[in-house]
Amino acid sequence: MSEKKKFYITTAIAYTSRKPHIGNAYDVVLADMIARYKRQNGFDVFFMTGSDEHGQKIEECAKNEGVTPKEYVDKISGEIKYVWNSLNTSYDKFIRTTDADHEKAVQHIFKKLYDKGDIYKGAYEGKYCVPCESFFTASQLVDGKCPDCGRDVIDAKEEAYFLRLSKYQDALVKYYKDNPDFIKPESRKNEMINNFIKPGLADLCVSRSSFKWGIPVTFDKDHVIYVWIDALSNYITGIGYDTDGNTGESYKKYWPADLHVIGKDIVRFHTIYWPIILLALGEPLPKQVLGHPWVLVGEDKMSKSKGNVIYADELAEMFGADAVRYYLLSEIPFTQDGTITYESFIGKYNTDLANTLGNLVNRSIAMAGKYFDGTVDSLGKSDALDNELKAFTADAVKKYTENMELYHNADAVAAIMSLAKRSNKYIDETAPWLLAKSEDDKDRLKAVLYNLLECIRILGILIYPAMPECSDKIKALIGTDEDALTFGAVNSYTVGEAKPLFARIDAEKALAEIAEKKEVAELKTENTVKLDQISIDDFAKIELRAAKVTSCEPIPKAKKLLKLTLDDGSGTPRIVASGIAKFYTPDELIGKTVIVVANLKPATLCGVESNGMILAADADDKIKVVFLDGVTPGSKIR
RNA sequence: CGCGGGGUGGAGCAGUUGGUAGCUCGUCGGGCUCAUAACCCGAAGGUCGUUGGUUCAAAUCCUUCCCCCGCAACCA
Repeated sequence: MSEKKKFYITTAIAYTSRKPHIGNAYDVVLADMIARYKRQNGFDVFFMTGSDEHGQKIEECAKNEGVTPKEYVDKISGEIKYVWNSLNTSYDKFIRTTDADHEKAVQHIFKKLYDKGDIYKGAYEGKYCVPCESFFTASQLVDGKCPDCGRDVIDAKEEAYFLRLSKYQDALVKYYKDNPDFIKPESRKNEMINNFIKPGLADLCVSRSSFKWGIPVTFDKDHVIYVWIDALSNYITGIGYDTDGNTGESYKKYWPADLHVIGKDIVRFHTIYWPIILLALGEPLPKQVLGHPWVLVGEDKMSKSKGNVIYADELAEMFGADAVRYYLLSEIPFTQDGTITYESFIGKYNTDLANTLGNLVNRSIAMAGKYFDGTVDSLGKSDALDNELKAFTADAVKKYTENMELYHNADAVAAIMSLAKRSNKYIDETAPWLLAKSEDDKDRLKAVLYNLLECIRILGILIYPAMPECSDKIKALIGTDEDALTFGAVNSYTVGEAKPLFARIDAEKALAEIAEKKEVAELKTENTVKLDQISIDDFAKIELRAAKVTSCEPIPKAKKLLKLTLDDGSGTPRIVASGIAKFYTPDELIGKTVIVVANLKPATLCGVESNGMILAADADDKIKVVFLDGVTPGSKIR
């Protein structure tokens, strides 16, 4: 046996702030399909996924629930694993960034880069305004003074550690050039080059001292290692990377990664920061990064506040893991965002899985049972119709393979479905039920059923990476696990009893059931996100005033901001920038009376100094400003 | 003029060496009965965002403008 070629594939590690939704799960399902495909084709695959468990946000989440950060991430990490498992994903390792060996390895990496001089202790390029307690970059300053209060600023520094990205910029660009397929799809590469590399990479801040929940910097107790080095390193620490050269066998075997499967939102981290960390460590770079699009619900991004979140494990519970996998793998385009709704999910399930594929298998098996007691042999003969079917099958296999090699999963799945459709057509062309009426046609009938079983066998093989359970069921039904993709590889079939692979879903009933479930869940979770209680004194610290909008204009270069001039009764006009440009035109606002937070620290947004903020409601996906009627500007609100 | 992607029959998408516009779903009509009210066939439906141009010929190349999305910069 010759040495197998290795294939190391990873997903992004999921952040443990909350339970992952189906969009997060897409990452893992996509990677799983590729991993299974590679295994099927003789590769020695290592497939890793995991959870990213540090950071300020988790500290906060834990605090809100009154548990320790560790307890919190233990819970969520368990949920992530549960969801991944419910989708039948075949990962070889689930790494957690709180794993002791990972933490230790990250500390070593940080130290090594520091010793090498690629990480240095620096400070926010800060101008500090003492009264305002704020840092500003030089570009934020107005006439060299604090943009908030106009007073002098000092050069105070908040110390932090930085990674010298600039040092490796040229090497990175060269890598892009030498490896044109490094970033897929192509458009994402252009984004990276134009937005980040061309303007020049600024050194990256890789430590934090503002929170504690992270991996401590060993040689500086005030700092924890920030997400970049902590989370990205999982790809090497998870397979035994060691800074001292005592790397484990699996690191030697599997690194560099063949493919990082990630969402398009984190392409930058994986194609700029991560390669540079590796360059600095002197390790080889991953071969390819696949930045897949998002799964949207209808038009919207999934979010808890919108209440439109769909969870993969819940779908899998109702309709099976294969069905969820199938939807994700067939319906999400390669470059643009795809959508899911319960309706589209059920529709796809019924037409593709129940009607086209499931029914094909069922009717074929049923006929084999009915006409030949389940035993069908090859007669070695074929006529024109048969040859057409064989040619189509070979072509479908080819298309499937070509697309799988490009990770065009949806097109690959479409090729499988086209074969199922063609097979259904073949049944109509040959009309076995007519052949069955005459003893003379017995052989022809047998040949037809044999051809169908061969198609089904091949379908079962092709569908394995996408729907492993379905594949196993098909193999069991036709009684063979012969995996050659050529017609005629099996001589004789003895099939089992026909059983539907995918029962049709009664859409109305299922949707009603889902709606009911959702209502219950909403009642439970409503208002769970509560802030800590505050005292009346705390509230009194907020100065709210009625103010009339005297003028309003868009801010050039700002898509979301409107510049409002307010009469707050003080006599001096108050300028406020507000992120409502998408929801209001200036004309709609002029003359209206709004509520302004009058003692909010000023800030400069897109060059406009904003003094306070306007109260508005987050209503669904819109923002609605709170308007007052018949209130004199300047009136205090409480 | 920050960068990039996209605007194709009701919906979702294919369609770059320019040469009769395709696929899936949906709709309508027909066929069949082995099968999960499934399957098969046919039809209707598109000025391929807009303007001008190159060409014998453009969805496909160049140009004007409009709209949508993503990235980046500010959603006080």
